[in-house]
Amino acid sequence: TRRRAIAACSARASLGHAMDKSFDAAAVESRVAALWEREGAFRAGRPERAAAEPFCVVIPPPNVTGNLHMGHALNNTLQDILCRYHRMNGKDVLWQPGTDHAGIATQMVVERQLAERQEADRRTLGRDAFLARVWEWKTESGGAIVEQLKRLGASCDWSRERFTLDAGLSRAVAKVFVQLHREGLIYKAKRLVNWDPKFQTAISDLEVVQIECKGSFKWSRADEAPLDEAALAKTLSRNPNGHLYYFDYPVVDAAGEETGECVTVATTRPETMLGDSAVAVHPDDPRFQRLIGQKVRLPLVGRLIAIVADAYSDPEKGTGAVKITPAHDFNDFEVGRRHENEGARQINILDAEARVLLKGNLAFFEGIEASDQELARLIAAVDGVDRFEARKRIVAMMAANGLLQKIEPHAHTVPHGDRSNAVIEPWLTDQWYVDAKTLAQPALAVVREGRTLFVPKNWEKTYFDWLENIQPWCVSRQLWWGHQIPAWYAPWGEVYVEETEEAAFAAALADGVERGVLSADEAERLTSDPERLGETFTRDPDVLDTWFSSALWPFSTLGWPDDTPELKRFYPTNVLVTGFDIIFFWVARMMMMGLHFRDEVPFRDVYIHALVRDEKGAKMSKSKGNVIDPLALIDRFGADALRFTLAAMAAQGRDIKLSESRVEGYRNFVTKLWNASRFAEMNGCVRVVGFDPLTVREPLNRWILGEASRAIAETSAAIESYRFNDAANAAYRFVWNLFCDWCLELAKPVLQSGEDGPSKAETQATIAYVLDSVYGLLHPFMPFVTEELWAIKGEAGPTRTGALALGPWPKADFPVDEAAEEELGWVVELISEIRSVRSEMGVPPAALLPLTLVQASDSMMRSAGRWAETIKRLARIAEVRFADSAPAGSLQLVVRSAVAALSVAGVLDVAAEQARLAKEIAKERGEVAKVDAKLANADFVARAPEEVVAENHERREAALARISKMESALQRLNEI
RNA sequence: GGGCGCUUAGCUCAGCGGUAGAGCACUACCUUGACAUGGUAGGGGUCAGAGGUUCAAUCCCUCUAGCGCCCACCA
Repeated sequence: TRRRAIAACSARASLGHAMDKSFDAAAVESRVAALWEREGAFRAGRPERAAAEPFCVVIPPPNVTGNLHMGHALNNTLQDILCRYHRMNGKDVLWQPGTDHAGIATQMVVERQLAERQEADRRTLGRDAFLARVWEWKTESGGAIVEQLKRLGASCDWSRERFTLDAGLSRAVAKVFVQLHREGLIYKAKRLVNWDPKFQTAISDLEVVQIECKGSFKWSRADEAPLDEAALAKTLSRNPNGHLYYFDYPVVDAAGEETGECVTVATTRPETMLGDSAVAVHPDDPRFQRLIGQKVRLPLVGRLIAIVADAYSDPEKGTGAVKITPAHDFNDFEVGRRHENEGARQINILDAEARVLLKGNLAFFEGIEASDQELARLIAAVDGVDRFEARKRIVAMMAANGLLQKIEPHAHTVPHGDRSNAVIEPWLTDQWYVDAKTLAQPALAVVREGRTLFVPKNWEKTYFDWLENIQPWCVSRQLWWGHQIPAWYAPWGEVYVEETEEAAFAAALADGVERGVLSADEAERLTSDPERLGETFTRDPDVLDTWFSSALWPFSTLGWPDDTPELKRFYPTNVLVTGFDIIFFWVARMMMMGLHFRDEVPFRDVYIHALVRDEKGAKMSKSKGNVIDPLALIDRFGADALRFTLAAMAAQGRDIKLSESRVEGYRNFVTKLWNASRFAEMNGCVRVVGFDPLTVREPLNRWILGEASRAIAETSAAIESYRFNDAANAAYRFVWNLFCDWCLELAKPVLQSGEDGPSKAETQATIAYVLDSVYGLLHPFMPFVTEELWAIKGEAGPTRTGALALGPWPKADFPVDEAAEEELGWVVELISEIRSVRSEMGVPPAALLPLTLVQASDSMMRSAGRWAETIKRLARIAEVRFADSAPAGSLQLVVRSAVAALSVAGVLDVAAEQARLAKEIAKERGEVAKVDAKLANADFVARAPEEVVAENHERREAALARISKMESALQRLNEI
């Protein structure tokens, strides 16, 4: 297609019109993408860059089955700007792409699919069949996100794409797990975990979100009105959380007889009372001093439990006496441990599906003194029922026994699974943990030492706070989609953690023989019988937290554990670009793993960008329905426009509230660039072999080359310090407000009506040269349109090889020419002033007025001579004259302390002109007064820097000069 | 409860010690040979409020008010 396009272009070129009249983003995007692919432009390790400095970024891997959302668009645009910039600067760039298997998220999608299609669920299917289905789904939808990233223009080395469940990465995961286990940094333990009853898996602290709950039901025994169970049930079914229930626990004496006194406890989770094994009061709380050491009878269950003294109990909260349920509450777990010998045991009341379990759990009934009848009622009410249903029934039974004191609405936060949105149950289980505290120490140190820098810096604090208080990381998940934990259990209770099954079996057999639980013969027989081996030693069914493999990403994608050339060349990577929401999930863990396994930071810089929010500032999410689809914006405005918008809005430290009008505005910028290029083409601005900007003579050309250099330097500096918005704006301002608005306009007389000759040729060559610089300058932000223009312009003039994506980055080496700046500054100001006053005085655009420069200096006369044509055209002037005084009845302007008089055809509106001058004079006087006030201040003159004082003097003089010129103009006006 | 951040033009946002800026929107004019997805000119801000530091504060400090986010918290 491109060859055809070129052929078409060439054909049109001979007619004088190579470029299409308008820019067709969709067509250009696919054409340019194909060009990059054909050239292998993004491949790392191109032979000609073998000696070049490496530059590496690893992509935050999107979910393999995901779709591009605005966060991805921002994240990858910023990475791409960095990669393209460095690639254009000649570096050997590796932007390492890949995708994440996203354990819970992906498994959830497939399970939901099965349910929607009314197919057998995962348990019915079985592990292998289910996993086959997930892989099927991965194959089906897995390419989408990559294609979407390509549409955005992401210049990843796609030939090196990785997936977290690839063989190579899986090998890395296994090796890391085994090594950490050998080092004692991974271990298995039975403790409370956050259990997600919906997905029926443990999750880590980070995957728990706190959600505010507040109920509305209110009842008190003191009111003497019976509890309205129907109303309670109705409230609870709508919002099961958000109430505080006050229960009376009867105190018993040493003989087990009720004393008639009660201890009242308050709880938000009544059903957990079945597992209570103590009541705690504060050791210093005078209200409960005499009760410490005594016992209460746990209602309904009948068990006697101790009143213990523990500082955990807060006299301010609830009743000051708190029920202790060690198996179902993180705080109670600790209290229970401290009072184990007082009977505060862990009594599990829930099964994995969060149903209350009674039968078979004898712990409930130890020391029972309740009547059989009462027990039977309890069992009938709550045995095997859902926790929230059990809650209602227990409350009802307590009320029936007269032990419910009151129910109050109570606002509090309740932990929910971030994916499932189910209320989390703390549950006592065996899980695998990473000793994060140990791994965190080097990760803290390197940031403190500045070996890795956060940008903006304030995120360091967040990072430090979390790592300093880090808890063991629960890495096992009761899921199937993921890296299965490389641990095998032997019948004799030992666990063997090895990288492969073969190694595990060998280790187990050898150990079994050594332990004497296996005879050498038996071991021999097992070795030769794979089937029996597999039955003898069973593998841990759990998989690892998705973030476990993500933590290895910066080195696993480079080939680790093999010692590959890429690993040597590109690790540590230069910069990680990511959102603050995954500093804990990902950044911190990559630091821990990178340092532990490579003994070097995974990245030098961490650039933390904002979140893209909707117009109200809310996080975009599918459930809220407030997502803006980046692909839809690309379809409407083009990828370049979207990218430029995101870059221009990516100021550090603030979230982006994306507005569509902004994208539209930058789409217009793309159009502007396109049309400027067409203008150049129509006016013979063709690249010239061996053009050397340093030899240019024309002031206009010297001026624009100087401005271009300035803009390039500014943009480069901004990109290198991650100020993407400054970079985008500097480029934007130069291209539109200087190059298009002034340079091209000022060049028109020369190009369109000027005689052929060296000065016209120089201007044409300069414009072509500056345009090439502009394409380069904008390329990191707008790669498609610039690559296309680069190619089109390459068709004319000397042959140019290679894609713009490979450089060069434009040079910023043209020295600023002050004389040229002065001259052009005067021209621009003169034209602007004339336009302004014409508009203000209502002079019709069609009227061409004579302009008189009053008492012009020699240099001004020379400038005016050079620019007469331009001034006539742009300021609608009939003729430029020189005189010693302003003609009668003219509008007088003060431009750079010289008077320019505009002879108004017909009658000058004297009153309007008087008013205008008076207003200008007043404005200048205000300025003078302000400056005078400053200069009159001795402290200011004494303490302000010299240049500031001097500047104020200059400002004062200039204003006074303008005032005197305008006053004499006013004077003349009055004489008419 | 601990922490971070925000409050600047009608809207969305830059700026952050020394004459207030952009995009969009708005007003008037311009179908001029690159571009109406455009051009020219213009209106619109006591930079949340109150103190303080400074020769000088939108910018630094303190407090107040409002908004947002993160972490902790199931009596």
